[in-house]
Parts: sequence; C-alpha cells; structure tokens
Amino acid sequence: MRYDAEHKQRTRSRVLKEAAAAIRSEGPDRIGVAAIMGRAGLTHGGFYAHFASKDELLVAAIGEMFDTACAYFEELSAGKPAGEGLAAYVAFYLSRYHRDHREEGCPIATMAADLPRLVPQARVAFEQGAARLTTLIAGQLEALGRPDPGIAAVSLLSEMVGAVVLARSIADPEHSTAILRASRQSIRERLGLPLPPAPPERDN
Amino acid sequence: MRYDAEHKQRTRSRVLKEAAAAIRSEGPDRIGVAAIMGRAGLTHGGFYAHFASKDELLVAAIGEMFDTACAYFEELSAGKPAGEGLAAYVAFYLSRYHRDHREEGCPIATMAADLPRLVPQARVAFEQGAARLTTLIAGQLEALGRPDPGIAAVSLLSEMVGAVVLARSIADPEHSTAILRASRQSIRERLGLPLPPAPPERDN
DNA sequence: TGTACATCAGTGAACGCGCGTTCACTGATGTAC
DNA sequence: TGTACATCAGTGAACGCGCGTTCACTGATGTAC
Repeated sequence: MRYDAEHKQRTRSRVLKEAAAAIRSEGPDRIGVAAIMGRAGLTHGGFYAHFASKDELLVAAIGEMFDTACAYFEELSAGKPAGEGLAAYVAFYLSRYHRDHREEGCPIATMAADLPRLVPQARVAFEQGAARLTTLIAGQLEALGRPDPGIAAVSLLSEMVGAVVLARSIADPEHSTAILRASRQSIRERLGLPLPPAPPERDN
Repeated sequence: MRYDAEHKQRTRSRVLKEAAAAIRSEGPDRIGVAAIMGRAGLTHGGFYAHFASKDELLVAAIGEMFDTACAYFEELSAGKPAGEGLAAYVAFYLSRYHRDHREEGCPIATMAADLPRLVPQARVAFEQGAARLTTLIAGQLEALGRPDPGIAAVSLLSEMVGAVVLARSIADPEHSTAILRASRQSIRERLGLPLPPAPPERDN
C-alpha cells in the first residue's frame, strides 16, 4: 500500500464531516458531490472510492450529525448533578449561536422537514439518531424525577425544535431572539430547571 | 381577445394552487416547472405567460399557502366564543390528518426549514404570512385574557410546529401519534383550552 | 346572420447548464529483492 | 542501502440526464364589417 493503513479512513471521515456541515447549511438537494469534495480539498472523481452514491453519503452524514449532537449532550452533562446538563443543553439549543449555525446544529431542527422527501434509508438513520438523542434527554428528566420521562423528552424536544425553526425563518434579529427567549422561559418554568451556566466557548 | 377576460386569471390561480400543494409535498427543489404545469393540465411552455421564473412562482405560492391557512383559521373560529376556535385549530394542527397531508398543511411546519436556503423574496413572503397567522392566534389568546398574547402565540406555534415536524419524521405510526397526543395535552393544560369538537370533515 | 381577420393562451421542440456518475490515467509511496 | 516494481487514492475529462428557460408556431375564439 502506498499510504499508511488509516489514510483512506481519515479521508473518508473528513469528507463525511464536510458533508454533514454542507448538507445542513445548503440542504441535501442544493449541495453537490463536487462541492463537498472541494470543501474536503479533493476533486469530485475520488468520491466513489469512499461512497457508492450521493444517497449513501447522505445516510452516513445523518449518522455523523447525530453522533456529534449526542456527544455534545454528553459532554455538557458529564459529571454534573441531574438537571444541570439538561439546563445547559436547553440553553445551547435555544441560543442565538445555535440559531445562526445551522451547519453544526441539531439535525432535527435542520433536517426533519426534509425527511419525508428523502430515501427510506435516510429516514431510518434519522429516526435512530433522534431516538438516541431523545433517550439522553429522557435520562436526565428521569434523574430529575419527572414522571413519563420519555414523553416529556419528546415534548421538550418539540418545543425546542419548533422555536429554533421559527427563529431561523425570521429575518428581524430582535423578533427572532424574542422567540428563543420566550421558549427558554416557558421551558424553564415547565421543567423547573436551574439557570444554566453559559455554555462553554459559545456566546449566547 | 379569444377567451373571456378572466380566463387567464383562472388558469394562473389553478397553477398557483397546484404549485402550493406540490411544493409542500415534494419540496421546492424537487418539484419541477413541467410537473406543476402537468398537474394543472397544461404543458410546461405556457408557464412563462403567467410567471417570470420559478422563483416568482415560489414567492406567489408561499402567499397562497398562508392565504389558505389563515382562511381556515378564521373559518374555524367564526362566530364562536373566544378560545373555542383556537381549540379547534390546535386540534386540527396536532391531528393525524395534518401530519399525513403536508400538501395542504400549515406552511410553517412544512417549509420553515427550507427558508434559509431560498431567495430573499421568499423569506419576505413567508415572514408576512407567518405574521398574519400569528396575529390571528394572538387575537384569540387576547380574547381569552392571556397576558402577552403575542409572545404566547409564538410559543404556542413553536410547540405545534415542532410536534408536527417531529411526528412527520417518524415512520412508526404509534410513536408518531403519541408525540401529537402529548403535545395536545401539554398545550391544553398550559392554555386551559376547552376540549374541542371534532374538526369538520377531518378525522382526528 | 355570415365571413375574414386579429389576438394571444397554450404547445412542444430545442437550448444550455449543472449534476451524479464513470473511467482511463497518474504519481506518491510501500514492498521485494 | 539502493533500485525496480506494484498498489491504489486521487485526478480530471467525458457521459447522459433532467431541469429552467426560450421561442416559433397553432388554433380556438372574439371582433369588425
């Protein structure tokens, strides 16, 4: 072999990360294979050494997005008392930073509306990812002693997804920020969450 | 003139209605001009007698969607005591019927995620439409005596949009329906809404 | 009332462009001797 | 240690297809006489 054993793996992973960002920011139909490869510093011809088709990339990219999202959730809640991690995640989710950075944000808020139009395998990957994230949230709610943590987790996610989607669709920054603030307050009251510390390395 | 004065208007309106449905069900990038004209019983060449471009159609179609949505809201609340119309709208919004009929559903739940990727005029049309719908909801909340009806309206819409988007992204019908049910209950409790009558001509 | 003409909504072939995909080739590097 | 060879990740030209858009034409109908 001309490159070391992991060279191809590293390239694939780079393409995947660029795809996950590009798909979220441009949308799965508007971003092309050539543009994604370009972002990874490659030419489009090499794409098919890593993925059988654009659809296969899409499925893998959805998995990648949820991997990152779940890892971030776990990072925020690691070693903290019940509720504090969740409060930090809610604060991040409803932050201006999250609103303004679709490319690295929660795939549910960015991609859910695209799903009914995508290939079935993409739906499956999305559902599995969403279930993983919901389970993490439900775990925190259970530790807080909430009844029906599974249902409460979905309900919490619903409100956050809706608020972010709505906030992103509004051009006027003040109006848009007011939506996030209203949703933050409503959730804090509903769940009795503590006021969160500012999320690390991210402005509110 | 060879046709009566309103002939062209009627055709344009037919194309617009078909476009509004097709764009919601297939997505603005996946549906083509030829397919929309075909649904209206025409060939693609005639399109440019009615619209200057596909983008112009998109902008007009977004307006059409909100016209329909607002008219439906007003139909549900006309001549009813405060709160009852809103309760009926919430029941419709979080119904399985709405989940399963993207093509005639609320444009916010179906199109909001596409917005950041569309032309600026589409954003403007969307914002104006969303503002109209929000105002209608806020009017009902105000009549119910809720403080801050504008903020409460946005918060209510957030939760409904998120719940429908989430429910649509899940293939398992029972799980998906459970999301709608949880959201319905949570909203009813928050707002103290009356149990609605079944919405007319639509199964739950 | 009947005929010739003008209008213009709609038709359908053609265009150019971008995109997903294919494929013959390259050239840097690991391996064999 | 040095040289010849084999490998294969990556290159870039080419393909076919679909889409938005253009345009010369059609033919049904309203109007003028």
